[in-house]
Amino acid sequence: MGTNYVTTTLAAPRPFSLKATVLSHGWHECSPMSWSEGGRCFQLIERNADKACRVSVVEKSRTKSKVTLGVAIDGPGIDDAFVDAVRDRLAITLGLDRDVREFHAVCADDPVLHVIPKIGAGRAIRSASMTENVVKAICGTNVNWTQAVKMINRIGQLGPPVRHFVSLNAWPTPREILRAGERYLLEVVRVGYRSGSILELCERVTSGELDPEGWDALAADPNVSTDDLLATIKSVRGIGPATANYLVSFLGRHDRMSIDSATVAHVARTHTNGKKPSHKKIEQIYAKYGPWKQSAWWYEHWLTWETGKQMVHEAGLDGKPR
DNA sequence: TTCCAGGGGTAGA
DNA sequence: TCTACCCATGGA
Repeated sequence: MGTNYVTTTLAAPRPFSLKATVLSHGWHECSPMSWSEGGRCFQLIERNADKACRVSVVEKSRTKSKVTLGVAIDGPGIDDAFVDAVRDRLAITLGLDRDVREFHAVCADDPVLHVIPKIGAGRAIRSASMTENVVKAICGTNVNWTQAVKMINRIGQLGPPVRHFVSLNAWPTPREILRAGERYLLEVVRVGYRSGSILELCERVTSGELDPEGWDALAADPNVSTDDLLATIKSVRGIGPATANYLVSFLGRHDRMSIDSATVAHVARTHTNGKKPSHKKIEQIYAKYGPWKQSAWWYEHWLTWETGKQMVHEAGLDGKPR
């Protein structure tokens, strides 16, 4: 049967900041995730069979070695197995399963990035489901980010809703997206030419021909090269080199730069005196970060965002050289 | 109106 | 391998 409300905890190795992790990039603006700045609370909707449950996460306490996260699960039919599944998925979502000590060591010697470990940043938020990440990534190609968020959130409406809430839904399964069909994607979600890519992905996943949920296990195998992972990811129609490099970083491989218009703009602003850099030039600038190139450029960029600046300010690190 | 965004696919060289 | 062109959409 299960109960309707359960609390549990999750340990995050320090340095760790829930806010820096959740706001590490735009995923937190997208269904089924949200961030409440006032409550410093991360919320996401998880699926328990065909029902939706609300999961709320806050920082509960800190010791020298870890941050304890308080997790509240709210919804019908919660049993021990579901609580375990939520905890496992949350660990992936918040990157708690990643060892970022080497990246933090790289940051420590950097004139700009040295603040990253000090404010507990460096872990990127993602969905635990790679299929979900791929659908969102397709929506993010060749549109401005606010438009991508709108598309993603309209797809998010296809999943089962939380009781008593009209707009809180668990992320839909590929089968549910297929059931909604092309007309829905075109006329309601307004994904334009991306509809074919999204439907083809859902069909491949549903038929078992493609298994994005198995990519994490593949990436955990050191014998599987990043090139092999990228070849699999790029077999998805609508995923090209920039997006594939972005997605492979979700799998813990940060040695390939995802170069898009935001990268070019950032590098022009911060490294090349406003002159538009070539991809080759960008690669040269970040080559020194080796296996952490993607993280390095991203967090350099992130520090120019309001969130990054605010967190540096809150930590009292403004303008402080290392 | 025109441009272009957190690009990618395709044809032709 | 490189380049030019096309692709829906909607904010600026």
